[in-house]
Amino acid sequence: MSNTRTQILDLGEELIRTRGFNAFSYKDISEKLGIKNAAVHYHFPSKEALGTAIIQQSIDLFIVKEKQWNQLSSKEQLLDFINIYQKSHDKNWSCLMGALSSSVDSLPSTMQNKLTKMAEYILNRLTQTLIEGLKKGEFHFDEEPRAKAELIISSLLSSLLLSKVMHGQIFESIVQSIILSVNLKTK
Amino acid sequence: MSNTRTQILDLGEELIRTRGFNAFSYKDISEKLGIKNAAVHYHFPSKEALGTAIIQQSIDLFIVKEKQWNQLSSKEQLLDFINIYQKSHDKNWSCLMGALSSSVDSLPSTMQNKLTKMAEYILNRLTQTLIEGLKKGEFHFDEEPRAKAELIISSLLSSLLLSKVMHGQIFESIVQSIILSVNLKTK
DNA sequence: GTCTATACCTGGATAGAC
DNA sequence: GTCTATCCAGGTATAGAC
Repeated sequence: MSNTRTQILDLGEELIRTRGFNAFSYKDISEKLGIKNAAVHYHFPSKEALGTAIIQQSIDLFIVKEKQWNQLSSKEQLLDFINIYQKSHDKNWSCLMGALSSSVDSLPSTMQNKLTKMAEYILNRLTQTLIEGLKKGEFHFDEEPRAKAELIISSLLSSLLLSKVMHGQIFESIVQSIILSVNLKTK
Repeated sequence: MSNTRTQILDLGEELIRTRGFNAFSYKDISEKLGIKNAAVHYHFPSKEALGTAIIQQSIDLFIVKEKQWNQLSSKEQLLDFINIYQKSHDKNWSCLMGALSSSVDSLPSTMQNKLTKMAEYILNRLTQTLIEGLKKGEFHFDEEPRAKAELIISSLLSSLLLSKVMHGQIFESIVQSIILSVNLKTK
C-alpha cells in the first residue's frame, strides 16, 4: 500500500486550490513530504497524470457525499452542498473547478475532459436536488431548476475566488442571497 | 511613441484571460508580435511589471466606460455592464478578475494589490448603479444593493469560467437570472 | 518505493552592439 | 527601440543503484 500516494494527491490538491496548477512544482510536493523529486514521479509519472488523478479523487469524493444525500431532505442536501464551500472558505481555498477553469486552455487534454465531466456531474446532481425540493414544497422559486443550479454553483465558486482578492463578507453575503433565492426559511 | 508597448499589453491581457498568468511566457508575446524576447523586456523589465500594467490598463478602461454611464439610465448602465461580459463570452475569454483571482497567492504583491483595488472599484460602482436604480424605480428587489452587486459580479465572472469547461447555455442562462432578479423588464 | 545523479528544456532576465 | 548572445535558475522527467 502507499500512503505516500495519498499524501501527494492531497497536497497536490491543496497546491492547485491555493496557487493554481501552473504555479506549483514537484519540488513543492517533495520538500513538504520529505521525499525526493523522483519519488513523486514514481507515483505520478507526469504532472498531467497527477492533475488528472486529483480531479478524479474530487469526483469520487463528491459521489460518496452525494450517496449520503439520499438520507437527507432537499433542504439539508442544499445546505450540505453549501457547506462544502464553507469549509473551503474557512481555509481560504478556492474549489477545484474555480482553481482550474480559468486556465483550462493551458491544461493537458485529459485534465480538460475530466474537468468537464466533474462540472456536469455536480450540476446535474444539484439540479436534481432542486427539482425534488420544489416538488416537495421545500423550496419556492420560479426559474428553471437547472438555471437556478447554475446560478448557485456559479456564485459559490466565485465567492471563493473573490474572497481571496477582497476583504469583507462576500462569502457570507452570497450564501444569504442563495438561501433567500430558493425561499428557504432557516430556523 | 510606442505602439509595441500597447500591442504587448493587449496580447498579454489576452494570454492571461485565455491561459492564465503562469501559463504564458515572453516567448509567446515576442513570437506573435514578430520581435525578440529582449524587446519585450525593454518595455516591461519584468513579468511582474507587465502583469501590473495589464491590470492598471483594465482599471483605466473601466473608469472611462464608467464616466459614460452618467449619460445613461440605471437600467442601461446595468445592461452595459453585462455587455462587457457578453463580449468576453463571445471570444471565450474569462474576465481579468476571474483569470487572476484563483492564482492570486502565486502572484507578485504589486499585482495582488492592484487586483484588490480593481475589485473594490468595480463593486462600488455597480453598487452605486443599483442604489440609484432602486431609488428611481428602475429596479425592484429586497436585498441590500451591495449584496446584489456581489451576486451579479460573482455569477457573471464564473459563468465565463464555467463556459470554458461546460457545453450549453450557461452564460445566457445566468444573464437571464440576473435580469429577473432585479425585476427589470426588458423590452 | 525511494534514492542519487543527471539530462534536457524553458523561462525570465541582462549586457552590449546597432 | 530592437537586436544577438548569453546567463542562470527552475522545472519536468528518466536511468539505474539500493
